[in-house]
Formats: sequence, structure tokens, C-alpha cells
Amino acid sequence: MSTEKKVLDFIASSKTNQTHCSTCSLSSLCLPITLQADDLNALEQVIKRGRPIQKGEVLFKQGDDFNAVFAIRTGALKSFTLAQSGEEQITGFHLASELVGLSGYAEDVHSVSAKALETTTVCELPLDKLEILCDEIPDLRKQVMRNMSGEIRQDQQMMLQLSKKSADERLAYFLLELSHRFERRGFSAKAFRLSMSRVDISNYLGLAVETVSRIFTRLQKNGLITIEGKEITHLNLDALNRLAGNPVADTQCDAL
Amino acid sequence: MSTEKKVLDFIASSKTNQTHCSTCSLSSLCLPITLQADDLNALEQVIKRGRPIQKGEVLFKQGDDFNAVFAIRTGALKSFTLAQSGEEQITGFHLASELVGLSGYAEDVHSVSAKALETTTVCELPLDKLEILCDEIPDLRKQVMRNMSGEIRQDQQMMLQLSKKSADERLAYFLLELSHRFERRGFSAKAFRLSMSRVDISNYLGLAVETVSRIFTRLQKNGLITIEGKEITHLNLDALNRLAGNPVADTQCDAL
DNA sequence: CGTCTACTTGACCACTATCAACGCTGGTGG
DNA sequence: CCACCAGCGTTGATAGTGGTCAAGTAGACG
Repeated sequence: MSTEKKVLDFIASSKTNQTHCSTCSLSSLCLPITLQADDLNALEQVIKRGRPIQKGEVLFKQGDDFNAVFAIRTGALKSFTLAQSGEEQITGFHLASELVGLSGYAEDVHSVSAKALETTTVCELPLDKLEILCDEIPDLRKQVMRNMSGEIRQDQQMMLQLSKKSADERLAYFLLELSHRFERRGFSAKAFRLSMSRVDISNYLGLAVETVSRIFTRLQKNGLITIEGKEITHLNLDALNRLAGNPVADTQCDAL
Repeated sequence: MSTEKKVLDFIASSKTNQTHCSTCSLSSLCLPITLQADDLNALEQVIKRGRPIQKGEVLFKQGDDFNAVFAIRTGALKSFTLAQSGEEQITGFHLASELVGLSGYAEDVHSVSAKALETTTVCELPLDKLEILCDEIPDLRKQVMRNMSGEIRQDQQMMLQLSKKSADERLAYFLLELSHRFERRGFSAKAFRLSMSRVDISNYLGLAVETVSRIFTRLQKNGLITIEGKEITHLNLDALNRLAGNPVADTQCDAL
């Protein structure tokens, strides 16, 4: 790499360049989870770490050539598909350590677009290199497959939500999902920031913005959550679980 | 088709044990699609072909150990997940040449159940053997990944349907999807048999049975389809595409 | 011939979308 | 500095799509 390029990269990403999988706090959640030291090293060699992408910026677009997948290092993304008729469907929100873009594998073009919800840094895994590594490192291949399989499972859960659950149940499910994911990353399960807008939430859940807004205020009124703007300061997990239809204990769902 | 080929096919389908990928009429749609002769042979060695499963019989159940995936040789399956609250969501209908069960990979247990919609024969791919082959045959690995990725794409399209489309649009989408899949398999795009019940269709599309029934009769009244029971004898593809929100030409959607 | 299940049709109503108005915030330009 | 505007979020009123309940028909099978 030329000195000029190095300087550019340094400026671009401030200090993120020095990051390595081996020192990354996310390695226990991300692709490297099962890798041996030398395999990890091989993976590290192919990862490109560019400048951070700003809120609203697009990482890749539906229809773009599929030549890389991305692991989120910091920040958050949303991915969404566009129907021919123009409707936009948000297919997922993605937090640090998650892999984005794998749905493009089947067709050689990205099947969704990905846009930053806040300033976000990603590790880029060029497809050609990843393919080679998958054939050399069985553990990596398995990990990628697990990721894909997990996304299938997750999308199918979402289908269930969209087709069988009421607006309240969907929102409870959404909050609990997020809560759980934050917790796994070492953050509070009961207090966090919604990086996505109400419009995004409503789109994702198949509801109107107004409905989401109303339910938030109702949940607050009934003491299930404390929320101000994007800031959630308290989740009543048990009550939400009951509302979402997940048995918590042998209690009844009378929170509303 | 030669007489010889006919005889082979007959033997294949009656005494299913003798079947081979190399002689299977589905090889151009199924996993073997990109495989070389010797790789195909290796794959063939690990495939188990059991007795046909009858309509209503379960191939695997949500929660079962994930130790195999299945390719459908003849017939059709539905897969579905059960929510904790007991609701059932059909996550897909599967036709000959399609792979079922891959969503279990992430968690080592099946995340859905699979049940036969009619008498069905499958090729069982034991997971341990498949894993080994994936590491030995890059083309096979790619093909499995393509399958997974394709299922993600498909499920996300379904999310869009469920969250953004009206009942009519969903049913049109459903019929067109089926039509397209039959066509790829060499059957008519305009006339086929619905192997699933109305209840299944309504469950899959997130509607009430009554709604599906009503829309079928309305579509028939308006000349978009001809249907009697499970037998569809004519689809007006253009009109359905317009109804589903897929631009066909520069025509307006005034079919209803 | 009776029973069962799948499907259809009708009447009614609830959930949630839609429309409209308003407050708040942050950015932009005079 | 303030006026203006756009985007986001909230709240209220109204209406429509599709669910629910109920009853009836048709086909499959013993």
C-alpha cells in the first residue's frame, strides 16, 4: 500500500485502521467466533476497513453487483427492498457484529439496500477472497452458513409476526428483540436508544406511523415502557413478554 | 423422449431406490446443477432415498435434531413454524427439486416442521456427509449457499407482501409465484393443481380462509382465473401481474 | 346414508389505515 | 437574530379492509 493511500485511509477512518479481529471486542459475536488463531489471521488479511459511513449514507444498493459482505463494527444499519410498485420494506435493522448483504449470494446482485442509521464503521469482506477462505477454512464456511440459516429463521419469525400478530404484539416483539440483542452485546436490556425513526419502525412492522406512535404512548401510560423521543429508559420485560405472547411465568396478560 | 428414457423414468419413480442424480430429470434445478460428473457421483453416494411419505405425514418437526436436509424428488411439502403462543405460520410450500430444512443449520435443531401435501418422495442428505462434501467440493458449497441466500431473498419478499399488500395483491402474488415455479419445471404456467388447502393458503398469506375463498370467486367472476376446487384451469397472467403490482406493459390496472 | 372436513357465502364489526392538524426541532437563508 | 421551512412525532376523527361469527353446501369416505 502506498504512503499516500495509507494517509488517506488514516484520515478517513481516524484510528479505526489499527483494528484487528483478534483485538476486537465483538469477536465473540461475529464471524471469528469459532476460528483458530491462524485462521483468524487469514481472515484478517482480507478484511478492508474503510472510512465510516454517515447517517443516511448508503452502503450498497439493491441491484448492485454482489462483490462483498459487511460486518458492522460500530453503529447500525437498516436493510430494505424495493418492490417494483415502489413500496419499500425494511427487512432488518443490524447492530454491531452482524453480517449484512448475504442475501445477494443467490443472484450475484444485492437483493436489498443498506443504509446507515447513525455513523457506522464496517469491515468489508470482498466476496472473491471470502469464497477462497470458505473453501480453505471449514470453520469459517460453517460460520457463514450459520449466519445465513439464522437470517432465514429470523425472517420467518418476522413473517409470523406480520401475518398473525396485532399491532401491540408486534411492537412488543420489536422492543424485546432489540433489548435482547443489546443485552448480548453487553448493554442494558432495559435502557437503550432507538437509532431508527418511527417511520422505520412502522415500515418494518407493517404498520402506520400513527399506530406506532399511539402504541408507544399507550405502553408508556400503562407502565410497560418509559420512552422519550428515541431514548428508552425502562422496559418492563415481563409485561412486554406477556403482551408479545411469550409465556413468562404462569401469569395472565392483563397489562392492558 | 426416447422409449428407453421413459422406461428409466418409470423405474426411477416406482422403485425409488434405484434413482440416481445423473438420471434425474430435476438435476438441472436441484443441487447438482453445477456439479461435474465425479462430484455428482460423490454426492450420489451420500443420498438416502427412503419410502415415499404420505399426505399429511411429517418429514421432520420443529425442534428435532438437525441431522439432514431434504431435496424433494416428487410431490410437495409445506413448512411451518409454531409460535410459543401456539399460532402456526406456514413459511413456504416446496415443490420438486427444492431443498428443505436448511434453516435448521444455525441452531442444530430444525426451526420449522415439514409436512407432505401429497404423496412425496425425497432425497435425504445426511448433514455429516453433506458437511464433508461441502468442504471437498467448492461447487457444492456454493450451491448450498445459493440455496440459503435464495431462501432469505424469498422470505424477505414475503415480508413485503405481508406488510404492504392488500389481500387481492397477496393472492395474485401467490398464484403467480406458483405459476412461475411450475413453468420452470416444465408444466403449464396457466393450469395446475393447488396441492395445498384453502386454509394453508390463507395461513401462508396472513389472511382468513373466508377472505381467500371470497377473492377466488371474485377473481373468477372477473375472468382473472378459472378455478374449481383445487384445479386451476386458466390464469390470466397479465391481469394478475397488474393486480399484484408488477408492471406488465403500459396498461392500467382496471381488471377489478 | 350419515358424518366429517373442506369450502363458500352472508352479516357484522374491530382494528388499524388514512386524512388532517398541530407542536417541536434543527437547518437555512435573509 | 429571526423567519421560514422541512422532517419528525403526536393526537384526533373517520372510514375501510379484512376478521369473526354463523350458517349452509358440497364432496370424501366409512
